[in-house]
Amino acid sequence: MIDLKLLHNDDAFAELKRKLLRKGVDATLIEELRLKNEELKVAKIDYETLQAAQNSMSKEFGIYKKEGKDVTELKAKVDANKLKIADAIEIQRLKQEELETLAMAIPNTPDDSVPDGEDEESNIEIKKVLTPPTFSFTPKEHWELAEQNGWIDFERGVKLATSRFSVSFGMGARLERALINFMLDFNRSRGFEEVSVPALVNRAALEGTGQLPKFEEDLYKVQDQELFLIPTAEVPVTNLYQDEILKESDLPLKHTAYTSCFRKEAGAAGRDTRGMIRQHQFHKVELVSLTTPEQSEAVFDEMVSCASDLLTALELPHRLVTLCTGDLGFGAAYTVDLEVWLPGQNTYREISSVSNTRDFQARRAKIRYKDGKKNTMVHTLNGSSLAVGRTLVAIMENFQNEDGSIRIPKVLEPYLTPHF
RNA sequence: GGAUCUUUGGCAGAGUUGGUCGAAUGCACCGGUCUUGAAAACCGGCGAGGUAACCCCUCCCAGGGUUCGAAUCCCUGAGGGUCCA
Repeated sequence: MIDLKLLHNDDAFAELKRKLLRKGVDATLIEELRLKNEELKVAKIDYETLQAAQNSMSKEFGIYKKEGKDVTELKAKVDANKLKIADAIEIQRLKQEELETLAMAIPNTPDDSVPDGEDEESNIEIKKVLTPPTFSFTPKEHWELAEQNGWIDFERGVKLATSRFSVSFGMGARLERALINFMLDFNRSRGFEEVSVPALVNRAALEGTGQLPKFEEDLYKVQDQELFLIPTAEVPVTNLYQDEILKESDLPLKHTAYTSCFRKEAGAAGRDTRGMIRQHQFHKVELVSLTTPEQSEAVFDEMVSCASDLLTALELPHRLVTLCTGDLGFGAAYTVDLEVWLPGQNTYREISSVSNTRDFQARRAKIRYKDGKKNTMVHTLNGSSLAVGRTLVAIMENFQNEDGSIRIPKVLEPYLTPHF
């Protein structure tokens, strides 16, 4: 959530408005937010004044009783006040709800360094790492290679669930597992502590990281309970610290987690229908950090390097791009995407996305730290270490031979050597 | 699944005839005295959120109720313990 304190001051508000407009937020919405915030403030003062009177009268009541004085007059006064309080509470509740509904639907303000733009066309390449391989033959797309090698069975995934599900067999499955282990070990060597978290979370967790209330149609929800399948490990890992006040000495907290992720891909009908680029269920190793505001830039860079170095270790050519305002996620202040080279598609495709949400999620999830005497919102950052499925795709396409066989990146060899 | 007990500040732990209780006490923590320094001892401070801040409001698992007034009584739910299945 954006900082509502910025609404109090004209200059701060103008600045906030400018930033949100860049993100494409409706101007009237921003004005309304300010208005609702004012209304809530008035309602709050109203209620608190009445409540203060009530409290002191109740105390007086106790004293009267003790002294054996007559309380009928006082009781009448208190009763009357009580009715007013009930009204005041109702008004406050309403105003609170209106404000929250508005505020929770407003995205984070983009950093000034983020380029303007509608969509990925306006993203800016930062750098390329490794040179795409050249082939003496026409490289195949991954689904062809996957089926030819018997690594992935798309039909059986559909049989078991629906479209956009697949099954990995044999070396395909082993490679996935090897990748997961390799990534977790790699991240651990960079100071990210491994955690294993639930794949189902409640509404509060999803509100904390910003998937709810706005993007419910993208989430799988279980039927008989208010629980959702996680779309990314970012949700459970960040919310580990929901409603906590951390010690400054504990920061930065750096975690890595492997989970399955589940997405309805509601807005992606017709896109990437073949292959395993866009699946309803996929494996991902995630990085999540909680930092002080001063640390967050540096930790962000660490996370980007971590993901990029991982790709380099896997000998996968890739590039880094800065997302433009239009491509930026709901909670992100700025984001760097890592795109891996796919020879079969002759293009770079997203394989990781690292974002700094600054205090946007922290404010929603109430994650603070003791900054001396004061409580300050932490900064939260998240990034895919790598999406496992897409990494497998990248390996298949980049490491393919003319006969369709696939070489294995060196770093994975120890992870594929049977120990017994 | 049934019965019963329990849920308090960073931790431990008082507070259940409802009333100056946001809450004793101990530990931890912070500041000071003492000491070459540290420890011990002693003195003082010390829950959280809202507010720029005070007064003030809110918070004793969560939600609801009774009452002028609830940590304290009632109901529901969740977590934990014990006993039965």
